[in-house]
Amino acid sequence: MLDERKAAILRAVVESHIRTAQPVSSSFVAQLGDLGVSPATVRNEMAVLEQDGYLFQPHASAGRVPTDKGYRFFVDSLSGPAPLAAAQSELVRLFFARTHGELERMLAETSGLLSRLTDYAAVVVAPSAPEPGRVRSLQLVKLSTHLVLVVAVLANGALERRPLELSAEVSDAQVGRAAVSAAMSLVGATLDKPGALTLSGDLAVDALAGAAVQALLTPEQAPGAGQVWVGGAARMAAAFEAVGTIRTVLGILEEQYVLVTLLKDVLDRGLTVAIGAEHGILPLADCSVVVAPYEVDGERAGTVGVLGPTRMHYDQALAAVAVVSKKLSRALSEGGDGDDLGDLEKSSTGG
Amino acid sequence: MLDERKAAILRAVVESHIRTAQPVSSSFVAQLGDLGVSPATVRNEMAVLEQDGYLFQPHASAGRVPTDKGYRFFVDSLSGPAPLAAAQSELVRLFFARTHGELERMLAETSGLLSRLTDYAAVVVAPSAPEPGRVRSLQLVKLSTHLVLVVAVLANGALERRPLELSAEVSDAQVGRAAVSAAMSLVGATLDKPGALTLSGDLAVDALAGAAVQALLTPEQAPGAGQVWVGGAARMAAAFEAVGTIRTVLGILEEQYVLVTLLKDVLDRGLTVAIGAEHGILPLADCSVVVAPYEVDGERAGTVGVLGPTRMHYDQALAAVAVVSKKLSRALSEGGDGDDLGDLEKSSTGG
DNA sequence: GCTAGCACTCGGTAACCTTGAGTGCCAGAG
DNA sequence: CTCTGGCACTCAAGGTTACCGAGTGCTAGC
Repeated sequence: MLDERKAAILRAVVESHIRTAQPVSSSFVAQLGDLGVSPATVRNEMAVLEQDGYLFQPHASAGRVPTDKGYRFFVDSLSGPAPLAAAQSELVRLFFARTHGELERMLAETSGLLSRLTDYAAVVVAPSAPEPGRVRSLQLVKLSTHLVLVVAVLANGALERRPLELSAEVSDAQVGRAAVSAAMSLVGATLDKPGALTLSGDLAVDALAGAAVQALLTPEQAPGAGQVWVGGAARMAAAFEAVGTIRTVLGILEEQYVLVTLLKDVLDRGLTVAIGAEHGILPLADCSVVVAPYEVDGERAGTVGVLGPTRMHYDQALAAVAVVSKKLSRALSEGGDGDDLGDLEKSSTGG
Repeated sequence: MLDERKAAILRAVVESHIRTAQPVSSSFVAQLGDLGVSPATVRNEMAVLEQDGYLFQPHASAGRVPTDKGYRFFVDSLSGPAPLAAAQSELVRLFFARTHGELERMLAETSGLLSRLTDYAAVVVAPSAPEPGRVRSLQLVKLSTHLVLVVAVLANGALERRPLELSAEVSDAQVGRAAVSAAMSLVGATLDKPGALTLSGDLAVDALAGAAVQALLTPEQAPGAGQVWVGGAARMAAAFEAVGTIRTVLGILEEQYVLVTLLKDVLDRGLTVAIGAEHGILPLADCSVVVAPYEVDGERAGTVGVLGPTRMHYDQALAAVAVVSKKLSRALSEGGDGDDLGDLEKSSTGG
């Protein structure tokens, strides 16, 4: 579709524009020396590239700027994510060695890490369902006469908690027995497949135990809401010039629902990178998104992503997102956190 | 110090500048009609106010703009926070009726609420120490051979969790006995005054129990760090024009440590409002901060605050911060959440 | 002590010009 | 047929000038 010289010119334009944010002139490309042709020849090729929709000229006497289509070609032709710099690998390694358990804090801090790695804004979406890990321990705590708290510890150390409002008063002893009963039903089982409840005969106890089990089975979040952590909004602001753009992007970054949908959409369409208007969120037409799912015990659970300007460093962003999602998957899965980042570094030397 | 007419003029200038962000002219103030004097007179007064440091003239042919000192006078002379609009009171009421337990989420969402109330950025600082509420329940969960999780439920429904790395392997039975022992020491007591540990004779058990108690007594966060939630950074961006300002402020909003120190400093100096350079954080010289502490069981625990431009709506911000901190105090204290906002609305009709 | 009047200041805007980067195209060379 | 040097053309950016008008400070008079 694009002969080798056109492709090389397009790549040069994209790379230069990513670095400088300026339109790229024919003479600049020619002087790179990779082609050995004169600016005039580059100009002719550029004219064709513009007709084909890969480049675009802000005004008659300006250089060329890549279009979304141009970026798309560039990204598709990347040989793979760039390798992380040694210092960055170290950062990731340390981070996951230090951050233990406690799902929420881990995800929140992951967004910070990813943002620091890429220098763009990072988005982390929590697992949509309470991860159906095995239940290690279950407890009922009576807070007041009509309020009981269900606390479960899952195999990966995550906590699940549900408040239960009771219509009738229960005694401490009843709460205790219900706790035993609910624990027998759930401990060892996964949250999606509870064991049967052994009835005690005391209606209040059985009702409470049932309610506790039921509460744990119910996902905490409103469906589709999912929790989102955004890290490094300030870094995002540094990537844009226009105050209007900063405001809109900042606004979107606070709209959890939009963010979740955005990342989910991109993933569902099988993409890793959505460039400019590709993701369909108009106010974000100047932004690209790089996403990767992470898994918990082999099942796709949540998403990490990076949001930056269309002219982002795709190779680096791809690498960072890949590494973080992989490490996160391990940290959240039952095995705990493997600390072998080595294979990732090796497998990605292509870029 | 300021005769009544000067004060009125100063107030008029401040109020107008808060609304319009423009320098205020003498004729504008005169035409308000509150004074019944001509622009020339206002001009003379303004000249004095400028000499005294309350006003400042961006350039010779411009109107006057309040200085930090001018704002300070204005804030000090406020009769009190403005009453919340009915719709806003309703918002607050609903919010606290809906948001139950779960400290972290509650604080995070509170920052969103406060930001929506004020249209500025809101900051919520978590209780610096794990609030020394009474311990309702304590549990040890063995996650793997060398990892035990301590989970405590406090009287207000908050969860505390600490991972314990063990040097030696322990059996399930030992964990169980240690749990009982630690629970006896802590349940009923407050986290700052544990009961004595009853020794069992089994060294491993006693060590584990002791470690569990100790871990709970140790505040989770690095000292001074405290957790921070920032809500509505986008709203903050809307309040400023210059892209540079937006970037710096955004940057600061992500520096948890600076934020915590800032709010703490302001509170420690007995202030509710810090205007412009008063708080001493140079990059935030264009910003003011309105803060209020919230309490847990009568003890000052954390801080809520609003960060906006120097020309913020102080009366509204004061009102919002006051109401939110009061409601938050109640929601976090043992009694649970009172839903009587009425007294607050009444007591603040002065503004 | 207040006010009307007036000269003065100075930021903002528009009109205009110049500059130079970059293009498109053409004619000629390889 | 492809590439290149040359040249005319375009147009954003920056600088200059002029003008306008909002707003002030000052002074003289009520």
